[in-house]
Amino acid sequence: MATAEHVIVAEDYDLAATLDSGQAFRWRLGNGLWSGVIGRRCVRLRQEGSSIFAETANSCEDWRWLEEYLQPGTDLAAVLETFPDDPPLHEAVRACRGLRLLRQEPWECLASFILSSTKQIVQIRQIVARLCERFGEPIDGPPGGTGEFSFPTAARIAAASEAELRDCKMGFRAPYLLGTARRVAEGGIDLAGLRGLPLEAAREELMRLPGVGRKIADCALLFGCGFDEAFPIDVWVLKALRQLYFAKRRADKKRLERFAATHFGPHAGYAQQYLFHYIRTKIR
DNA sequence: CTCCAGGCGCCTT
DNA sequence: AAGGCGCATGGA
Repeated sequence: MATAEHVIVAEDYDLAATLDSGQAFRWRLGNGLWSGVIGRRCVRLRQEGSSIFAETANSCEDWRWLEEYLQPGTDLAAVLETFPDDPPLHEAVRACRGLRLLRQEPWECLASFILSSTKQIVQIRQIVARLCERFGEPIDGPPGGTGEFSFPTAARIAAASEAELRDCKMGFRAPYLLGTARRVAEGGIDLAGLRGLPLEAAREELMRLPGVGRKIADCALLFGCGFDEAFPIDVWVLKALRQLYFAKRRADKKRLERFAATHFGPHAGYAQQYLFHYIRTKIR
């Protein structure tokens, strides 16, 4: 089988933290290598200092797809420079310098986060894996592997039954995923076109889809559509904001949404990811 | 066993 | 507008 290797220069980049930070759900660590699927390619990644070594099962000459996904060219120092100068954020960044945002494919990102509600990250990974095995297409994997699959298209999921989706253990999320897949497949929403809209308009579009509320819309916008200012507030970020910024005040979710929209600046999504990682790993 | 997990939609106040 | 609750499933 024709394989291909490539090296990406990535300064100030923590690959492990980035792939394991709950923004993408198809990465596994084994023998020191991160294995995952991007589009129709099976990839293995390993970091040494400021180099990321990549290997695919297919032959490959043009690696722009991987650079697009990993975004190694983002100047992290310049992003952090835009953060507000407050103690909680300094501490969160200090705890995990090099954590990055990925740029994922919008449909896969949206569908994955529809499956994420009230699920732990390990379970989301399991559901996504089952969904890919059952509805994705086989792709070339490493020799001796157990079989790799692409993430299923909206059209393929739209053609499935709710019962078939429930067999992937997604429970009450099945009708949401099915309904949204149908809307996407029939052209009821242009996911790629969202990037050209203002944040609020793009969010409103997404929130018309079944199973997509404010939080999941913001995740799709941040992780899949390149809206750096999107700031998803889940139970963990809610906890971080209350604990670190509103310790002596009571603050409901609406209040915190308004606070986040103005406090964290043009790259608020990065701040959100640092706070998410910090509250999950450091405090418990 | 109970509690809770990167929520949403619907039904009450 | 704001708050409560059910929804499937499985870790902890």
